[in-house]
Amino acid sequence: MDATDMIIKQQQEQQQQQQQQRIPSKGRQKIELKKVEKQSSRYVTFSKRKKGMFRKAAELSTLCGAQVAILIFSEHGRIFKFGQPADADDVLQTYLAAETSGGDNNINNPADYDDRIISWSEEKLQGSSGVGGGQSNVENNGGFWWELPVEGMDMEELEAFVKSLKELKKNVVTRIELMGSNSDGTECGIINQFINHSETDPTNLVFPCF
Amino acid sequence: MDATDMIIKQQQEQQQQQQQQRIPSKGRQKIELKKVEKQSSRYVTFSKRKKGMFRKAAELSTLCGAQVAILIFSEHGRIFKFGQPADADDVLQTYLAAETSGGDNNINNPADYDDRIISWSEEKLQGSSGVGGGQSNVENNGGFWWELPVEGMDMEELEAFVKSLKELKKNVVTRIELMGSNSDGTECGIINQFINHSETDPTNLVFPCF
DNA sequence: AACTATTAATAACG
DNA sequence: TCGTTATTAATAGTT
Repeated sequence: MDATDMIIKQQQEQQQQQQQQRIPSKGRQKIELKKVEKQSSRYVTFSKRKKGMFRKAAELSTLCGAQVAILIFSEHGRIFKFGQPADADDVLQTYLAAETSGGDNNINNPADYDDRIISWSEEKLQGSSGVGGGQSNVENNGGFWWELPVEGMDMEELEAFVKSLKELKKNVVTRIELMGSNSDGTECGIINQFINHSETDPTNLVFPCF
Repeated sequence: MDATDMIIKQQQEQQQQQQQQRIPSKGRQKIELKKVEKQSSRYVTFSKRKKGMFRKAAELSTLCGAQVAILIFSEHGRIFKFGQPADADDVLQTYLAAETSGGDNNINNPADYDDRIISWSEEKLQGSSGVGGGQSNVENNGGFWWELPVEGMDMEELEAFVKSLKELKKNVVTRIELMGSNSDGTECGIINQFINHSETDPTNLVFPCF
């Protein structure tokens, strides 16, 4: 058997596999996003996906250095929980402590937080998953961790915040200067504008280029 | 040209495509299950996977009639939560009620995880400039987000940072303006912790006014 | 924020 | 519940 024969044989084998014989499994099928009707199937799905979620949570924690806690109530009220790197209860405690320390957590002005609050609900996810295949779904998540929302700050907090920004600006400038003269100075110029403003009194802030 | 020639020709074309033509993307690559080194990549990964997890949670709830609550602390201590069908807090309350009534599990049992929690906190507090003033709920584990260092940033990251500061200033101004027209003193500081993480790619940042 | 090549997850079966 | 496989779904790297 020479090389050409080998090639022909491969082609034939591929065609055989594709066209006839074996259908050992229908493989994964697309499913509707609604409650699985068949009870036994629903249980299997629950078990598999719960396991998958916990794996995802562990990966998120490992890859990104985050703490994750998951609580799941099965349809019959059975509780499953997962936590990493700490136990779910510990993460929960941390959360409760943080929430309690802030005191009042009522949202009196939902309109202000619509696009930014991270308490996700069913509606939010549906919106971002995009029914209908449109690209009209605008990404409404904005900001890195350092983008502190200020909607909830009172004047006292704002003053402390602005003061801290001044220190932060020093660090930014120092860092940029240390990086050398490889840039054309455009970025630094803007940064300098930023630095030269925003003095003590927040009410007198001037943002020339913002 | 006979059949054999056709086959050989196809083989050659395939090889040419593989060798010469530029594939526009390397596509998904397998990654190690360890903390993503590059900060910017880590943020992107965090954002993408967090979104994915919330989607998975929503699907599990819908498909299996379960209640799910997820709490995520980012590496900088920001809290993200998800709940379905109820709000995460409601699910948590249900859980806490079950725990206290059942008495099986003790939520106050951090002994096994003390070390890990502490080291995690220490990591977060590294490089804190100690600038903060005030005791608001914006504080997380003894540190303020804006005190985080910029020493480790390259120009790309600094650009993203400055961009974020720009947005931040917008928020400050908006907030101050709102305070001038609203005398209601009921503030909601805890909301500060509930703002979404950015999904912006620093490499695509544009500075229109810089 | 899109895109796409890949990897990862999983629905259907046995 | 576990193993297998065909598919779908998620996403890492790039632009």
